Amino acid sequence: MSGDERSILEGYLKSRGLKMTKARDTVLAAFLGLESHVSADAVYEAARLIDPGIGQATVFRTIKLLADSGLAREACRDEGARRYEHAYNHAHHDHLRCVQCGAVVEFVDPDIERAQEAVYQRFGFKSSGHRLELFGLCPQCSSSGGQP
Amino acid sequence: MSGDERSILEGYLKSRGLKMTKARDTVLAAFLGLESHVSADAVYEAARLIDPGIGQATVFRTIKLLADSGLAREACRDEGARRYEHAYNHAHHDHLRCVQCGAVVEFVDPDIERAQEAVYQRFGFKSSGHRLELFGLCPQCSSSGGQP
DNA sequence: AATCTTATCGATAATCATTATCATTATCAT
DNA sequence: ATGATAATGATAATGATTATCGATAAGATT
Ligand SMILES: [Mn+2]
Ligand SMILES: [Mn+2]
Ligand SMILES: [Zn+2]
Ligand SMILES: [Zn+2]
Repeated sequence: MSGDERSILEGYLKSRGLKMTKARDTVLAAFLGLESHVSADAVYEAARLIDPGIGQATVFRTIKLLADSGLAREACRDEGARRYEHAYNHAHHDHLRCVQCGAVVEFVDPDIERAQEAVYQRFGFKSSGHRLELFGLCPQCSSSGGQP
Repeated sequence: MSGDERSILEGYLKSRGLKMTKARDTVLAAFLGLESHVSADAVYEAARLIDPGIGQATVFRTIKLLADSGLAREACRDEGARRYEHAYNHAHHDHLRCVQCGAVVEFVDPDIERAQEAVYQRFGFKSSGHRLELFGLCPQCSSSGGQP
């Protein structure tokens, strides 16, 4: 559970004739050291703590490699910057977000997944993934009225 | 079913001390004349056919008003520009998109909606909307192999 | 270990959709 | 009609991401 991700990245790179580099190692470590849903900029900041000379473009490029290799995935598609989350040993799930305080709950609902499959069949589509975000007010925010 | 949308916009504007203008009328007409999921740029092009002198910024601003007044809503949140769809007399629905040809099917699934409500209750959230997009291959694209 | 090919780096310019700015003009309650 | 104020259109600015490019490092081959 330590160097697994690193070997996955190495294997992915090798299979494409790409190279494992110091910078990519830095970005990987930075990403793995962060939790939940992180922006490229957050990864950039974490990477600079490891190697202050790393370039922002390299972070963007490497995050894309992480996503392609299956180590990262896009968590949501909202305003502003894209956010990524760990994909290795982190199974598919959907998100429930509080529109007031931004709290995010990750969940998997078998009924929803099953009903989605039924929709695919109804229209003869072959499934290749989905994105579901539920918006609402978390318990704290709904008890404390509307605006804080 | 003709001037309804116009009265809705007028009422919304009046309630906020805003003014009904020629430009806003133009953007509304342009938007209503388009179907399905349109970008601000598509509305801009349609609006220029009505009034060639209209400004792009005005189109962006007015589309936001249409959304706030309930006449338009964001249809999806993918790459590139935002896309809007009619919201008046166009009830909530989700989208099933072919990742190959871009075809979009609009659907409503009671089982999914019901299961979503259950998720809200499970976590004590108060619902305020959701966004669901299913991705896959449409019947045509999956029968004609992978890449066209 | 030296060499050689090629991918990668970091800095910086470029994109692209959307917003902000601002001087001029239009709207509308009076 | 008048005046207070919102709206317009041109244009600059923003912010996230991508493209460009000369210099450098990776790693296979000798
Ligand atoms: Mn998540
Ligand atoms: Mn739709
Ligand atoms: Zn909350
Ligand atoms: Zn298709």
